[in-house]
Formats: sequence, C-alpha cells, structure tokens
Amino acid sequence: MTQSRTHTCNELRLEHVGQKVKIVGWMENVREVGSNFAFVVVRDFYGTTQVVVENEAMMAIVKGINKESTISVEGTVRERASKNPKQATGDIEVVPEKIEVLGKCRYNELPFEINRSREADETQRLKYRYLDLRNPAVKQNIILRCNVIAALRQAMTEHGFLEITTPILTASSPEGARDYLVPARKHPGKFYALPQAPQQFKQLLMTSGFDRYFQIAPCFRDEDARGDRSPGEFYQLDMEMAFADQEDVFAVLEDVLPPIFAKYGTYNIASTAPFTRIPYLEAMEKYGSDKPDLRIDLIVQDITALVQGVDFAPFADGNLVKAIVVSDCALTRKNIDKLCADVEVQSGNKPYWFKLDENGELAGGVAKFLADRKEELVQALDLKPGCLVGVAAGKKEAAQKTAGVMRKMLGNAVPGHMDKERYEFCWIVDFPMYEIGEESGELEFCHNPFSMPSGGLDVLLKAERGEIDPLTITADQYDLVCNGVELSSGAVRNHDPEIMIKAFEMVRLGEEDVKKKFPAMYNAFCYGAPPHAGIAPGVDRMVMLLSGEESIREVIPFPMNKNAQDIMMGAPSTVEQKQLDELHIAIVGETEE
RNA sequence: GGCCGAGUGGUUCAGUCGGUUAGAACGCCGGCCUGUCACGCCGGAGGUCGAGGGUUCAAGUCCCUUCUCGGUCGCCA
Repeated sequence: MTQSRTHTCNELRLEHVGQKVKIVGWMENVREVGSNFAFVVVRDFYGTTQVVVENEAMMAIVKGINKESTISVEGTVRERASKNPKQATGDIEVVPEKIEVLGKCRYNELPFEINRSREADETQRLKYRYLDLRNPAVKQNIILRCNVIAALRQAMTEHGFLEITTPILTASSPEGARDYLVPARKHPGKFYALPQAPQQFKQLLMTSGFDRYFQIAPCFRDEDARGDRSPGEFYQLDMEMAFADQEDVFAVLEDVLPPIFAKYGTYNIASTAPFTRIPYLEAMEKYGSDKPDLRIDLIVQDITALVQGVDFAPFADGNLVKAIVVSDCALTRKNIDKLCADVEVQSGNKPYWFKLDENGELAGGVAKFLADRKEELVQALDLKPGCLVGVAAGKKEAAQKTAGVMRKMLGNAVPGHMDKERYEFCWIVDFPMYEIGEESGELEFCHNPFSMPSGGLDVLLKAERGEIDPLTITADQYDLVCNGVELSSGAVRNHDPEIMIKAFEMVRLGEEDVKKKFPAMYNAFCYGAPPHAGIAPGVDRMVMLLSGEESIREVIPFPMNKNAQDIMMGAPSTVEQKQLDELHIAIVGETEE
C-alpha cells in the first residue's frame, strides 16, 4: 500500500466497492452502536467518509485517541447496509484493516465543537482560528475568497492588465489615515511606513509607460475597525489605466465584476453594464447616502415647504424636513418605535413618523402636528391608506443622513420594498472637489487631492476669478457601490503639475506644498505624464458581499479582533530590549502590562 | 474617545420581585447497545456567576468602580 492516500474523503462511490483504499483525515466523530462496533467519521479538506469498526483491535485504536486526531485508514470499500443520501459518500463505507494515528489531539474537550464553531464566542474562535477553520462552513468563505481572487486575476489579465507588486516598506504619507510605522535600523530617528494603498506607485507606473496595471494589493491603515472594516490590513483590487478616462475604467469593471458576482455570489443575479450612474448630490438628495442600496425602492422626498409653519420645533429653525413614504406598511407601533430607536443610534438624530391609517386619517407619531396639512401631504406624497411616512428633520446633512439610514431600515423591515436576492451596482459620480472645513471654516479638499477637477485648469481659473463658486467644482472621481456597500473609490488623476498647483492654491497651498507632500509623483509628472485613471475595489468587502456575511472577519483567513490584536499569535507584543536598542527606540510613558 | 449591548461549568444559553443545594442543551467521563449518521438509553464529574468595592439578615440578581468582547458614532485623503 502506498504511503499517501489513494482517495480523498469525498471520492469514494459505489463503483469503488471491493477496492483496497487508503484515506487520511481528522477523526471527526465516533458513533458506538455496540460493543466492538462503531462508525467513525473521517474528514479531510474534501469531505467525509464513514469507516466502520467491527472488531476489538480496531476499536482499541479508535478508543485510544481523542476526536480531531488525524489518522490514516487502510481498508476495503463496502456498500452500506443503510445508505445516507445526505452524505456525498453515503453509499459506501470503508472497512479498516489498519488504522494509524498520525497526529494525536491531546485534548478530549475542545474550546468549541468544530461543526458549531460559528456559534462560539468570537474571541475563542480567533484564538483557535486553526480549529475554527476546520469547520467546513467557515472554511468555505476562505475557499470562496481564493476563487474570487483567482477569477479577478484572470479577468484582469485577460483585459491586458499586468500584475505588478509595489513596495510594502515605503514612505509615510502626510494625509489620509494613520500610518503603520516601521523604524529604520540604519537610519536612527527615521521610519518607513506600510502603504495605505499603492496609490503613488501605480501612478508612477503609468508615468513609466506601463499601460494597464493591477495588483491584489495589501493596504495598511491604523484606524479603528467596523463590521465591514478590518483593522490594520486589507486587500484591494488596485488598478490603473494610462491614456484613459472615467468611462474606460467603468467599462473594465462593468465587464469584470458582474460575471464573477453572478458566478460566486449567494445571489446569482448581478447588474449588467452600464451600471446606474448617480451624481453625488442626487444620491444624497434621493437616497440620503453616498452609498445607496438600489435594491430598495424607497425614495427620500423633501417636504420642508409643506410643513412650513407647523408648530413642531424640529420642523422649524430653517431645518430641512425629509420624508420617506412606505406603502402597505404593516409595522406595529412597537416595531416602528424600535426601528426609530435604531435609526437614532446609527444616524445620531431622532427620526419621526406618521401614517395614513386604513380610514384615511393621519395617525401616530407626529400626526397631531400635521392635522391641518393633511390634504397637502396626501396629495404631494400620493399617500394611500396603509402608508407609513418616515420623517427626518434637521440641518441639511443631518436630515439627509437620518433619512438615508431610515430608508435602509424601512426597506429591510417592510416586505415588498426590497428585492434582496441580487447584486445591484451603481457608480456615484461628480463628487465635489472642495468643501468648507468644519474646523477651519475655509475651503479644503473634499476627498483626495490627486483627482482631476472636472473641466481642468479652466474651471479652477474661473473660480479664482470669482466667476463660479469653488464649491460647485466637481472632481472626476467616482465610487463603486453595491447593495449599499462602498466597494471602492477611484478617480481620473490629476497628471498635470500646473493644474495640480492651481488646485492646491485654491486651498491656500502652493507648488512647495505639492512638492513636499508628493515629491516623487510631482517630479515624475514634470517629465511628461499620460492622463490616467484608476480605481481599487476592496477584495474583502467583495467577498463579504458574495458570501452574504455580516462581518468582514468571516472572509479573512486570520483576522484580528476589533482592537487590532491577533490573539492567536499574540500580536502586538513586547520585544526584547536588544531589538529596541538596535532600532534606537526608547519606550516612554505608560505601557500595557 | 462617546454611546449601546454582553460577560453564569469546556461551549451556547436560562435564571421571575433580592430568598432553600445556581438549571438546561451540547461536549466530556463511565456503563449498555451490531446499521448509526445531530445515533439512542442509563449514570457521573464539572461553577470564585469577568474583577474589586458597597447596600442588605440575605446579591448571579440592586448600586458604584474597573476589565474584556461585540455593535455604533468619531475616525477611515
């Protein structure tokens, strides 16, 4: 008999009956059904196979080890007396002649039961991630991740993109998220930084004449975690195209993503090209969000004018009032209150509501304040009996955001307003280039300063001359959104040093600042740069959407916890004094333990 | 950093108004069982109720402090 297995645990069928085989794997379960008679379930990566123990010698081996030990089983395939249609190998079993213990599990009690690990406390799961991953249901997300990445690579390559790796140890960038710093041993007092994204490198590649670049790129940002945001590190499908504009980028992703979503997704339906394009301001107005879930058919409407003069404080003071009409709403008062409380937690603002009851009367919530506006409201909002109206009031941003959160929750809660089983993509376009900073009260970049202002130099000059309001300037910048999840930001880059300087001058900076902040890119662009554009969809978030998981940690092989700790490996950890000395680092102030 | 929620045998949870020996399921150990497949049946072990302090005749339960985890907001060019 060969040293290695002859078959995996998902291979044996009736046609193998009578064959001598060798399988290997983890001893998942032992069902004793008599003295010296037991069924042993062996599991490997591919599946499970039943081994039937029928004599004292084999029983002794099995009873001598704990579950989850690894074993090899040599024996003969036999047709089962009672078959199990739920198991792929349920028609057969292996009668062992030799059982060898390959790796003992030293513990008879595990931190959690393997096949129920998803129910266990997350800290336990992460500490024993290697056990958690033995659970086929957990493993499946990682397999999906591998398949999706492979499919992305293949599609990008077929579209003529070259995968080029960029440095992990690089320079700290002055803007954006907090950097992870790495002390430079050979340069006391200096630091490398892990890249927040390969942004500058990919733009330099364009300047170098590489026409189409992509990379499954690790990105590092030292910011706090969220359900959909892993702390520390994550992966992007980073890409950039030379001599290209917004439409060229859109065309590639509209071609690459839908087939992958349709093939690997929980839902098999994905939007096709062209994806809906929604200007940023319109998205904020209609959906109360710059990442609208288009599976929800609800729209935010403005009723500020309709409720003017109503004796209800939140509707006054120059506040805007937004309404979301939900037809055929059977939510109970209790459910509505619960939903409103959730909206308040997520948006930070108190939402209101009223409804048109079965008798066609305004009822509930803030209805009593609106009695004398009934006709106008019914007509303007086209209210029918059974309509619930969610209301958000406040300054523009607060009202929009609250309405947006409410729209999402109502869509989820009220049947008939969300076609859930699909992937609905859209592009959010025409982002404002500048905004008035909350702290400074002056003009600042709204997003990143690499983006090309729509209209280029002319527009900036017009703003400079006071012919247009700089706040109306938009950037050739775009977000890709799917089912309410922001997958990615991208932009046509500003490749022209002259426009770059002018864009910086708008926010009271100048050539020196551009040079100082982005020296390599600025210098490179002075040697003839191609117009270029790109984007970088988040790989983890894509896999999350495809798997239907709520937590991003479910699609990462070895995730850190919310506090950016790897409990399993013990990272971060203290290091030896010698290491610190070599790096010219002294620890001052309070430290953990 | 703010707010919300959680912390009870190995695991997941229940625990009423503060009141007898803190329960269940799964897992574990022992016994029985020759067709199980979430095997079944019988028995057993296993708990400082996250930690510290307080109120009380009496605290898992009420109060204060603190730690940990999760969610959310800030943050994420």
